[in-house]
Amino acid sequence: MTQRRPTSFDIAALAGVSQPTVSRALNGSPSVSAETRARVLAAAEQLHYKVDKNASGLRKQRSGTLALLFFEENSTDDAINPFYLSMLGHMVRKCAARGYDLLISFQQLSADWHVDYEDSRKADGIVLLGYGDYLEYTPKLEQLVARGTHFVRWGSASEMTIGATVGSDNEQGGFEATSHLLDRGCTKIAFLGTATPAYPEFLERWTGYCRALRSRRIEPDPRLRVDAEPAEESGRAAIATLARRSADFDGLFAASDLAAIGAMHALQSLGRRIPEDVALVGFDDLPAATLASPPLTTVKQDARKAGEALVDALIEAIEQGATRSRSLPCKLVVRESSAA
Amino acid sequence: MTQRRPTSFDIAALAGVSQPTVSRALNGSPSVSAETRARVLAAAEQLHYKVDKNASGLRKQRSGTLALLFFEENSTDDAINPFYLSMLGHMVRKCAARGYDLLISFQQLSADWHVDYEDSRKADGIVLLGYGDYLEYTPKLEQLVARGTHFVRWGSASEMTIGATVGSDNEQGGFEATSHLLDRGCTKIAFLGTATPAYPEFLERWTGYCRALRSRRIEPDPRLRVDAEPAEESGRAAIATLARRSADFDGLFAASDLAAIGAMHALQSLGRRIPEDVALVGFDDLPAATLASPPLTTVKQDARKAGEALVDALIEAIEQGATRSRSLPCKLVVRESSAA
DNA sequence: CGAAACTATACATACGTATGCAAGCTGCTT
DNA sequence: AAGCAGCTTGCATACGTATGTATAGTTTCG
Repeated sequence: MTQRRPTSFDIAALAGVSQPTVSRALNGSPSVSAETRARVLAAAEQLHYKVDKNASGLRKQRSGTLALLFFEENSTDDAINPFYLSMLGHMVRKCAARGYDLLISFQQLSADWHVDYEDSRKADGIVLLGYGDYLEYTPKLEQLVARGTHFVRWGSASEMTIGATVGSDNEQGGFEATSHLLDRGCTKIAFLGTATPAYPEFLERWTGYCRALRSRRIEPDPRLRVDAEPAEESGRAAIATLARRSADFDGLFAASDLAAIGAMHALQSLGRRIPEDVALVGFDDLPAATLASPPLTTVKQDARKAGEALVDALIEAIEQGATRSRSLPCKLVVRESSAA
Repeated sequence: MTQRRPTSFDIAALAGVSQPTVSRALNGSPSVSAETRARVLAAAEQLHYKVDKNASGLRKQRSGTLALLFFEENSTDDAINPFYLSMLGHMVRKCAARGYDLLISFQQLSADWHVDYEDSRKADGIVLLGYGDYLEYTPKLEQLVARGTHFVRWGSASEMTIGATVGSDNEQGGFEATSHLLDRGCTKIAFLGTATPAYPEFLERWTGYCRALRSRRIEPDPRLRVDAEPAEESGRAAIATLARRSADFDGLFAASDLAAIGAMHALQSLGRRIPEDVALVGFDDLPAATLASPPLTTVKQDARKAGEALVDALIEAIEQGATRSRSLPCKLVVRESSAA
């Protein structure tokens, strides 16, 4: 029935050459004549031959595989960051295009992942996608460096200096969102974000917000800044806080779409029209942003470029021994919540 | 700097035994004395030894890896089915718990994936997550069977008889959603779905809808059934169609949350209140369902059980040589869009 | 007390590939 | 005509593990 898998010896016999020649032919060695190569390829095709990945990896001392590690602060089963998930598809495609496989794993903070992937030759390098405060991982990252493991991290380059980083230019995103509201005529723009180290990107978005205001000679008003987690209720609560402060505003930039949507709901139940009374901009471009009513203007991180850059950076680290950090531009997506 | 990785020979030398004894000790062979095993484990620990996956796989002729294959009908870069994505996390955890790694890949329909994974010993088996009409894949599935490749498919068991299948009980989900609306007092319930083979689940949900109505002695009214793709605009369009038909309804069950949300928006702009005038139930429990205003009642497929069942079924196929199909219950999640 | 039965370990080997090195062949130079 | 360079191929081997078989040491029983 299911006969034995063909090996390079079978191909060699069929093509009338030796096994090493088969290997060379398949790997494009220049020392194989075109005619021989053609014969080998034909034989391989005929027998449905595929190189055994284990044997090849053993001999070459590499796995041809990258590992993707999601970190989980708590073991919340649901809700992986949707942006990470949309990167996933692009990472997979990029890996395939560059001849690597992609292994995927989740890790608790406590687990000893740093002694696992490259040590067992499961993977030649690691892409780290973490939640919250990367600083907590510092000791483990240092161990990775010490063991010579190749890795690349998603996040802010400024945040940490260990290893290479790929991240969005959050400051620029915040700048553009705020500038857009200013262009639209808003003068009193509230900011919903948080200052905790759990969301370091939020701080950068705030910085961009401030720069945009100051470039128009407006000084940021502390009464218009409210802390808000990326959650719908948090956005609602922030509007309540602003109301309690009797703060007046005609525009609102939230550092997350979830908070923006919560704010939208809260404002609407207070009878304020969007965008006529308050123009709204979020951040992330979640699927829910399009589905909001009115659809939410937001800042989109480029998931395609992000995923591809992570993979490229990691492969560069593996094959060249070193790589550099990369920062990616964000893009403003204008929808009705801020229509003129 | 980065010295050579330790091998089982290094452990053997340190523990004062031979290499085969190390292998046996680590694999729990009963023919190793407890004292020797302890010495070996200590040595392995001390040198941070990890079994080389390539060498082990080569010797054992298995990879200890499962492959997850997403199918793409077109090469739409974005928007992987969010339900699949939430299964992903659970599959990863289940794999880890059962000692397997998970490889991930996307495939175009045209690609020769069926000669890839198990052939190159990248993976011992394949989980197939497809879009649309599985029937298109039939020839390839037959090839998989012919080559003795282990695989499990997500979808409806009734839909096809090749290979083992894991899927939600869509009929039961449709039944519960409709029964809920009936319990609430609705008597004229519209159905938004589609009859194309591209969404075979929709047909099963429709069947459940009909069964629920008939169990209350109500005959389904064809004028209340509208085709709708899982998309916001499609839901809006469906409401327009119902209006054109002057069809009267006090409840609506959409076979997808996206259509339900579109319907909600369309109804609201017609001035119909939800749930007072029309009670709404969707299907999928997307994140956007919670964020809708009012939050959407929906039928949730159990992503955890789904992911775990797929992995369990596949490992069973690999280790036992055969497996069975499984059907998983859906769960109604009641929110305000259908509140009494 | 000697042989059998068992336990615990070592020896030898195979998995399939990739690569350094040697060797054969062709054709050209002196 | 002999030697040499260049091109192509074969030979030998190593990667690190797991397992069948043999052996040394220990116990048991007639």
